[in-house]
Parts: sequence; C-alpha cells; structure tokens
Amino acid sequence: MFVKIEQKKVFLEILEQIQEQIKAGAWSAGDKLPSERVLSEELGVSRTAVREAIRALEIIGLVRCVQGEGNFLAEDLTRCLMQPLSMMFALSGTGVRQVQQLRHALEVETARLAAVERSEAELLQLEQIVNRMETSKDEQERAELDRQLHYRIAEAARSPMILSILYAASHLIENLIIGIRVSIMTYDSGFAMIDSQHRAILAAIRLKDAKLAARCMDEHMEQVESYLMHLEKANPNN
Amino acid sequence: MFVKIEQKKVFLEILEQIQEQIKAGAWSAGDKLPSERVLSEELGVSRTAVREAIRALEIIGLVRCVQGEGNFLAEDLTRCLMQPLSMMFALSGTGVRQVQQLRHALEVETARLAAVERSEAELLQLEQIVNRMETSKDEQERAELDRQLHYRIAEAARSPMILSILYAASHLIENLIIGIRVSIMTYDSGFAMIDSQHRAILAAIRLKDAKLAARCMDEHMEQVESYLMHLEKANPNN
DNA sequence: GATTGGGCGGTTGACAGACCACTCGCCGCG
DNA sequence: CGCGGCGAGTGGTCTGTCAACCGCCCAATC
Repeated sequence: MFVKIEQKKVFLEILEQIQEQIKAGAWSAGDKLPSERVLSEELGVSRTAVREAIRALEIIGLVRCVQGEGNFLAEDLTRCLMQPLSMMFALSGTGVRQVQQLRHALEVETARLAAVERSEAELLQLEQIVNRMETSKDEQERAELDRQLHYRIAEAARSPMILSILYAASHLIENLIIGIRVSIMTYDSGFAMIDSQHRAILAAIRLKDAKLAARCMDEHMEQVESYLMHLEKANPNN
Repeated sequence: MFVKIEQKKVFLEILEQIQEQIKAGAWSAGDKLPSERVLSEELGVSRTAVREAIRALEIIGLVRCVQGEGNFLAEDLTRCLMQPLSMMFALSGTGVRQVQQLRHALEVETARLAAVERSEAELLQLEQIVNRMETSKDEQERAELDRQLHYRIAEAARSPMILSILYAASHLIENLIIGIRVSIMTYDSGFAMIDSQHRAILAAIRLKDAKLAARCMDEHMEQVESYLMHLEKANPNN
C-alpha cells in the first residue's frame, strides 16, 4: 500500500551525516570539527539543531566541547561509553551482584585473550604488579594494585570492545573491589587465597595457555562471589 | 591557595537534578514528565538548556520524546544502551572478531546464570526452540531460531546488565550469526555439530548445572570461532 | 629585546521569543 | 449518537542576541 513517510528529527539526520563523515575518514581522532555556525549553514539548518546533534555526540563521548575554542573529536573512543553506562547503572539501581556478574563474564574472556595476545613487556608489568601487591603492607595500595592488575590484563587482551565496557563500569568495579577486600579482611583475615589465584592467572598468561588462564580467572571470580555473598548476608542493603 | 572555580555546564546540572528525581522515585517508568516549559521555569533556566538535558536522556534511551504529547520516562531500561553502543561500534570499525569475543564473554556467563535462574516455563520455551531448529528445513527460520535461543538464554539469566549489553550489540550479533551459518554451510555442509552443542547447553540448563552449562557454551563459542576463522581466511575484508 | 597587556576575531554557552507541526480532548452541529 | 472542527498544550525548529572564553597579534612598556 503506502509507504510510511519517515520524518526523522533533524538532529538525528545531522548525527548520521557526521557519523558518515567520520567513517569516511574525513575527520580523525582529535580533529577540530567545523564551527557550529559553519555546520549549520552547510547543512541548511539552524544552529540550534546542530548544537543538539553535537550535544548528543558529547553525551556519548565522541566529541569534546571547549568553550571559546571549538568542538573536537574524542581521541580515545574506548572510554566513550562511560557516561551513558554509568548513568544507566545509577538509575536502574544496579546492585553489586550484577556488576560482579558482568565482571565475571568479561574478565574470564580477557584472561583468555591476554594469554595469547600479551607482549613480553606486558607480562613483565603484570608480574611487577603481583609482586608489589604481595609485598606491600598498605591495604589501600594493595587494593589499587588489585584493580590495576585486572585492567592491565584487560588491556593486554587487545579487545577494544570488551575493554571499553570494562572502563564504562570502572568506578562500579572499583567500589566492588574495595568492598570485596573489606569482606575478605573481615571474614578471612588474609589475602593468601587471592594472592595465589592472582599468581595462577599470571602463570597461565606467562605460559600462553588460554584455557588455563580462563579457568583460573573463573575460579578467582567464583571466589570473589563467595566473599560477596558474605558481604550481602551481613549487609543486605545495596 | 585559591580554589578552582567550578563552572558546570547548565544542562549537566539539570541532568543531575532529573537523575535525582528519578532515583528518589518521584517519577517511575513510563510516566510523563513535566513539560519543557514548566521545567525551564521551575529550574530557572531557558528552555534550550532543558531541551539539551532531555536530549541527552533521549540519546541514552532513558526518555522517549513524542511531539505534541510530551516526554516520557522509558518503560524498559534494559534496551537503553543500544544507541550509544551501536554508534560507537559503527564508528570504531569493530570487526566481527571483536563482536564474537564480546559475545563469547557474555554468553558463557548467561548460560551459567540461566542454569540456576531459569524457570520451568523458560526451560520449556528453550526446548521448543531447539526442537524447531532441528526439524525446520528453512535456513532463514533456523538462523532466526538460533538467534532467539541465545537471547532467551540471556533473558533467563536474569542479569539486566549483561542483557542490556547483548541487546545493544544485537544487530551486530545477528549479522555475526548469519555469517557463521553461511560459513558452516559452505565448509561443513551441515549443522549437526551446532545442533548437538545447542542440545548439550540445553541439557545442562535443564539439570541446573551451572558449570556444565558454562563449559558447553564455551565449547559452542569456540566452535563458532573456528568457523569464523574459515570465514576470515576466505574473505579477509571486514 | 623581552614581557606585558589589551584589542580583535572567532568560538561555544545560554537565553528569549516566536512560529510550526502535531496530539488530544472538548464542544457544538448535524 | 457520531462527526468535524477548533483550540489548548506540547515538542521541534528557527532567529537573534548577548556573555564568556580562547588564541593571536601587536603595540606599549620596562
């Protein structure tokens, strides 16, 4: 019969055109894009519409807006999901348990991939982190190293998609790690188990044994989840 | 010394206030929020600023805007990441391989969780899908059922965070599934392996054996990845 | 000669006011 | 009772304006 007439919102069309320009390689990371006035003139729309489109891109993290200077394409696309993800998490009342589930899923895979993809330099760095974590006496520093270890593994996995999601959830994960370590101190009075699991993961990555690395990370995550259950039992909120 | 004067953008402040209202429960899913004119007056800012904030919420999928009617809170938060995620994927030139890596990570976890969380009704539905997939002669229908199977498992896992990311990547995953099935037809001339793996996953979920379900899904994903390598070898683009 | 300060052009940020397109519900007319 | 039109309310867009800010140049100053 009749084809539905599609009347997109103007700013969506602008969005598409800008995306196409980026995909076509007209602009690359960090570039300054045309001023809002120029864009509005070239596209034949008002500055308002252009601003809405650019605002949308800013929200997503694709564009950085600097007053008095201009609008720039983001340099680092891997971190660009943070804003929307964290907002969604905040609003949908995501609990620690769900954050841990996501982490479990992603980090098993990063361990698997890192075992294959890691460079020698990355391996060295991972080993340094683990060593420092075992010798340090400052719990705050140890927690920070714990966090770093997981991120360095994720970076060594060379999977930008997974990495960007991990980054997006990063501050949630950080709280998670701290909470878990508190739980461990309370109920277990020691990190021997955690440290040995870190060592096992590292050993598998050193051997480039993907399956083993995945299994070790899986065990680590399960251990973490058991601590989490202690925490939830003692502290049913959240 | 001097404290740096912090001057947030107006629309960000509005964003925060709206978020707080939502968190405080003043509005709930599907509600109509105050009109832009009212909001701008109550907040003491221009309508432009309010619109920018609402636009931001629309982009991440928290708000649905309908001309002539009003702005509404989204009913379903699980699908709200789609826009930014898919845009990012499109722009960062994500390849099939990375999509599969993400899928591998998430779906192993959904299988694990679904084994524990699934209801009887969901189990029944999964079994119907597998049965129909094995008996159907229409490849297009089989591909669709394949897709459905994975999503139904993810839904049964009751992990909104993981589910929403899967949804966000859904159209990429759909292309992936179709591509893989083509590869299988080309190089293997049959789906016996795939079907038996689906059966194995289902059996583990029926037994509520989380570890087994995760392992079966893991094997399934690895199988898929091997087909993917065939595909890449034959077709190095993408 | 180096530094400072101001002026200038260009940019984004915010605003007010207007008009358009659309939706819905009311109300009167047939 | 049904229908059509009208008007109020809403988001969508546009225009014009001003403020805040940045980078640059250049002249005045020390």
